[in-house]
Amino acid sequence: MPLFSATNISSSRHQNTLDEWEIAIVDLFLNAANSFGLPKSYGQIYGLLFCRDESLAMDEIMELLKISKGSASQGLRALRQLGAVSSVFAPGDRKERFVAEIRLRKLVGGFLREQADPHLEKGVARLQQIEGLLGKMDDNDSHKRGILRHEILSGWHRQMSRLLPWVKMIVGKSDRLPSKNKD
Amino acid sequence: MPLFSATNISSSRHQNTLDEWEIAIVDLFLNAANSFGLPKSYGQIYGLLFCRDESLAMDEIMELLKISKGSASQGLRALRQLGAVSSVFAPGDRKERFVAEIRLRKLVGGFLREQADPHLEKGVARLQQIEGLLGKMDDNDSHKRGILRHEILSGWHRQMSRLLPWVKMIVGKSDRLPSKNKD
DNA sequence: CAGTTTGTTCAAAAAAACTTGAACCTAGTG
DNA sequence: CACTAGGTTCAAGTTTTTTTGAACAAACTG
Repeated sequence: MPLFSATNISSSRHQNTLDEWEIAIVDLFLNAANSFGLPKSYGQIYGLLFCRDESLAMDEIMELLKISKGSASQGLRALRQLGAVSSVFAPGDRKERFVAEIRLRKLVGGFLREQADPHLEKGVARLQQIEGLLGKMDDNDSHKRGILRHEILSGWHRQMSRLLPWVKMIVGKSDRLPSKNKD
Repeated sequence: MPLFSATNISSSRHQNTLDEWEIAIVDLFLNAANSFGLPKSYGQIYGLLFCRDESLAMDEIMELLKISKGSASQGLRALRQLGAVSSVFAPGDRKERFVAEIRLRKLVGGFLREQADPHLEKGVARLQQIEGLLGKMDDNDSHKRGILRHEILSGWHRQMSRLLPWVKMIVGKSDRLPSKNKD
């Protein structure tokens, strides 16, 4: 066995390269972000922070993931907005440092709050707009059809509004197997 | 009031233009498709069919929405795959005709089946891959971290697998206010 | 069969989404 | 107050996704 194996030799305090398993996890989150309709870079950033115990600063993230300043800045902002990362200020350091939120409940909650809730609100407006358009028609065949469709959509909207709280509930149950991390 | 108002005058059996409210609904579904990560044209097609009582053939859809043959063909295939539209064969007509599925339960079910389930399956593979990478490391600090992360992800995976059946259940309850349409 | 009608495929064009990096803030520092 | 480090913005470039339409297949029709 070689004296220095493939494993990282961290002479400095922080790893300056990703382990194989970390690359795999970053990639996993890259794909996940993608299928949630978020930019890939958001997934990479979250994935990296998810892997690490220690907080990372923006320049470290840029370096480790080989992404630009712009992507890092925007990605971190969006992730914080989603509640998926939070910043931590090391005392006596000007840099902002970041850590990943790993409680699934919080992640799902944030995602729903930022993505689903706004859509439901826009939905109300849409339905009102349609109601308005129907209101100014005379009562012909198309009008009847429109009224029915409006009712169906209203029903869907109500169903979806009911669903979300349940999702937040159900995901909350028995979060995190590992005992580490306080609430 | 003019003899022929803004309302459609359908001399032929089928409308050859969309009513205002129909345009609004098509646009609503266009946006919805978008935020579910589906092409806009899929949303338009579904939206149009959703508005109509009568089934439509592909060429009618192309004409009404001003989309190409390719988009219509691919969109209809995908929507059928999702269970969002089904085809209907008018006897003595060579054309395939389409209608929208309007039961929310079915729509959600199809979406989850085609989008969520595959991701969960890929997730299993991912987790195994990570397990493999960790297996061939020696037991250093990074390895411990990796093991912990793998456990967290496994927990998330389990939670998500549990959630889906509930979603299908909950959305099923009290579908469709309007009394029309049989099950 | 030759001629239609209906529908699929796929390479190329168009549109949309994401990333980059240089210019630009802003607050701390000497 | 000039200088620097940390961070944001956004126009331009790149990549990815979607749409188009012409060529192709398949299934009827006379």
